[in-house]
Amino acid sequence: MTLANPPSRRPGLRIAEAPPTLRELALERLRTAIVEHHFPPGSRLTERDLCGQLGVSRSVVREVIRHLEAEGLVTSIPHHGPIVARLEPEAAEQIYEIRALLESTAAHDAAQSATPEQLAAMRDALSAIAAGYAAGDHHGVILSTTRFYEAMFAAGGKRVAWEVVKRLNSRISWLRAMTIASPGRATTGLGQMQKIFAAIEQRKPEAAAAASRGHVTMAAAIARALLREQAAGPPPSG
Amino acid sequence: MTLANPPSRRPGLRIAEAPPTLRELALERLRTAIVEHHFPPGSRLTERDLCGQLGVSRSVVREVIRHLEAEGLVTSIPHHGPIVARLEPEAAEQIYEIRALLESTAAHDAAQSATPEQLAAMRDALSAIAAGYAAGDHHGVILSTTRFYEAMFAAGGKRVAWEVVKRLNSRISWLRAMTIASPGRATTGLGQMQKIFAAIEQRKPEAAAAASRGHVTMAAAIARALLREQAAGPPPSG
DNA sequence: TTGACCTGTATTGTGTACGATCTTACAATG
DNA sequence: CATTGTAAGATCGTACACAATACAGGTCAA
Repeated sequence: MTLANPPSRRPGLRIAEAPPTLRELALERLRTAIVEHHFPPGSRLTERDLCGQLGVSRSVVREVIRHLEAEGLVTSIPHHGPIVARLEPEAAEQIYEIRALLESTAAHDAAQSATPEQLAAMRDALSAIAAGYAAGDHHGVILSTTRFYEAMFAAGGKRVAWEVVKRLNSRISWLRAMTIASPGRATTGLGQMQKIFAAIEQRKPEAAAAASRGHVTMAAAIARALLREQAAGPPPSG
Repeated sequence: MTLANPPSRRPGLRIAEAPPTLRELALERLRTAIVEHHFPPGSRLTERDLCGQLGVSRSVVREVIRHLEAEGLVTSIPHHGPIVARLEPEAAEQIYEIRALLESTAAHDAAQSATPEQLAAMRDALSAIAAGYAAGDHHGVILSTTRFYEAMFAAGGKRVAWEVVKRLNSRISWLRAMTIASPGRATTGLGQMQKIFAAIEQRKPEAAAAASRGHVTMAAAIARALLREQAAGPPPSG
């Protein structure tokens, strides 16, 4: 049995599933703001400023900060306050390595147990990625890519691993955005993902795992190059 | 270059490293309380009660709860408050699988690049484990086991992976405790870890990875049996 | 000019009180 | 016995107050 359908949930009966509290809204808002690089790494997150920008009180802001701190997106310096976490190249390298392990395992198992619905979800995501590249909509490409992997992990029954990968990805969101937008990525990257999907669809676990490893390895190489050139000369005008 | 020594941190230079705030103390206290099963899974964590038990105000308690929530140790139900997270057998299964992947990779790389100091640290931890088993000090065994793995991940240069494993382990802390205390574990478990260490010391990456996989696989099997028997008849008296 | 010292301001760390809203339990009613 | 209404208790969110610390800037002496 796969983990795709949550247990005992009759749709359309419950009022709202979860009346989102103010805090959850604020958390999501601030997290996407950080992930989408509205706050550059190292920038300070002054509590009172955030109160104003989010429209909530200090308590809520502080609890949200604690949550993001535990997620690794924010670092708190005592008596100085929270700042957006910086990403060390070394950490990025390791994150890609872990992703390669987890994603290839997920691809392997997805090839063994994907349902037709899950395959359809992956196919949809792939075409959305292609459309996003065609339209130059990089943000859409990122979202669809996430959807593809979410479907793949679900197909492989890897709920926990997906949580881990999601969290790790949020820490390299900026690299992912740059990688996706790098020249030639529209053809090679998409091609690799189609290769993963084809292997899963044809029930070839080993091939799926290998293709997945290849994809992450390539992304890591691009990211490495980006980090190197950033370290070499970050301010081209200054 | 390994990742063992943190970048640009000359020891003994910084004034005080970090004056621990009340919040950090409370966080650590509550986390260990949960991990050591003083609060059973599903039990409610009423804010005001915790205020009394921890000796801090509600603000601190709430922020600590948010942190633990992000760590996955606590689940918050809106308007009902936080409860200690329950561990689903399925999640436990996946956690052991991820551990097998990450630990075997760490063992592999540790065999390639461990320094004499790191080997010594692992050897120390091993003898501490043996001593703990001999003295029937299960808690000590757990701590020393953690130390062994910490040294192994450091030797393999896997800082991020270690963070991931630490966090996953905290969610199965109860299972780990039961596994370590299970009959015969003193000989088989310790023997497997010595096998891992021997392979690392002899610079045999593949053997180290295989031994590591074997160790986790066996632990997972014991945990599975524990969970099954717990699901079958948890209250033998009542 | 350099360095030490002092001071004021900004920000965080922590505690406390209050109203609103939701959940739950219990009592009243048919 | 089932249903409804009410009340207690908890959380959610806000506002305010005060202490502790960090940082910037100025003053003053060597």
